[in-house]
Amino acid sequence: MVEPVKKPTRKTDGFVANDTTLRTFVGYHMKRAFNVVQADLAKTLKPFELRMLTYTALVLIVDNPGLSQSQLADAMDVERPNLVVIVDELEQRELIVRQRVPTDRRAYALRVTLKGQHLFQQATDAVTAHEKALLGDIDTGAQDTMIATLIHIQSGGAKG
Amino acid sequence: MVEPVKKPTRKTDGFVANDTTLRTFVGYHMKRAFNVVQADLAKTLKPFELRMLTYTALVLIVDNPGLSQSQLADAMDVERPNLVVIVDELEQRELIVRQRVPTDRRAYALRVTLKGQHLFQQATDAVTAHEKALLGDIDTGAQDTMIATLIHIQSGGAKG
DNA sequence: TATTGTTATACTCTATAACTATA
DNA sequence: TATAGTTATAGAGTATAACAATA
Repeated sequence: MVEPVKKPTRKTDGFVANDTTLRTFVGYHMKRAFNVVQADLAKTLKPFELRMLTYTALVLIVDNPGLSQSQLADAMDVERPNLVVIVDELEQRELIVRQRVPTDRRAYALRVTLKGQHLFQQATDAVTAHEKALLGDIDTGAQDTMIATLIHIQSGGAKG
Repeated sequence: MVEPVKKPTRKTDGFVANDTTLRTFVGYHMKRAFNVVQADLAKTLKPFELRMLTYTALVLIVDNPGLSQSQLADAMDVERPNLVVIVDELEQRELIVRQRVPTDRRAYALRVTLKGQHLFQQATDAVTAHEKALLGDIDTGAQDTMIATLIHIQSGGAKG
């Protein structure tokens, strides 16, 4: 059975903030919801010794074999210098390999190993189950609308 | 006129990641969307010398005059030690005051000053306008559904 | 010249333990 | 004994500049 993350025990009384202004403050709700999802995700990935960043990188390499570190950084919205340590970690654990590209010897082509493929499958099964449990009692249509809207925001923020 | 954040210039080719696995990975979409909103927010708040954390604290103190630091930390989902520096900053800028509570001399009651009230109003006008611009071309019903779902996730993650 | 990957570095946000003063 | 606020500290995540190798 999958069990959702439980909120840490707060010793404060049952204070509920007045949300007059917060009501329309989208960033606030996004941050709080992301905190919950991120905490659940961290707990789910811990047995596999993966963090959100390393898991996301692994997913992208599995689904896009041969992509470069620049492309991966772009897809992950992470600066290239910060991606180096992530790729280092996955490589040291022999989950992926860096292959020199013959046609452009500056770049690396990233690919999963068999070991990486197996870990990816196990971790993805766990993540899928946990997210399902986390969103379980939310209307499917609302879930789809939320995801579509989140994706829309990403492109919307770009076209400035 | 309000102008949305523009994506930093990426020199990578038009690589678009295959989203086979990512499609159902809610945390991924939440993080990317939050990145966009957070970047827009940071830019919006910069003229007021506020960050998301200090702005959120200011909002909560305005809407909940007299609340304690513990209650504020709870409402903001921030550990109490981390809140101290946030309250320090607002107090040093004379946007809020710490008032000793006569009935419980351990606690502080937090209240905005007139200066804080003015800055809150200006910042909130700017944030509201920017978020409106950011979500402008998204269907109003979808926006409401997303926010409701984000709020639902917060309580859903707690009931474990 | 420009780009890939890299190093170094700094800054923000977050998390925990332990202290003080009050209750 | 427990709580409010605090200090110190360590860990993530993020952002920028500058470098070597290659294009």
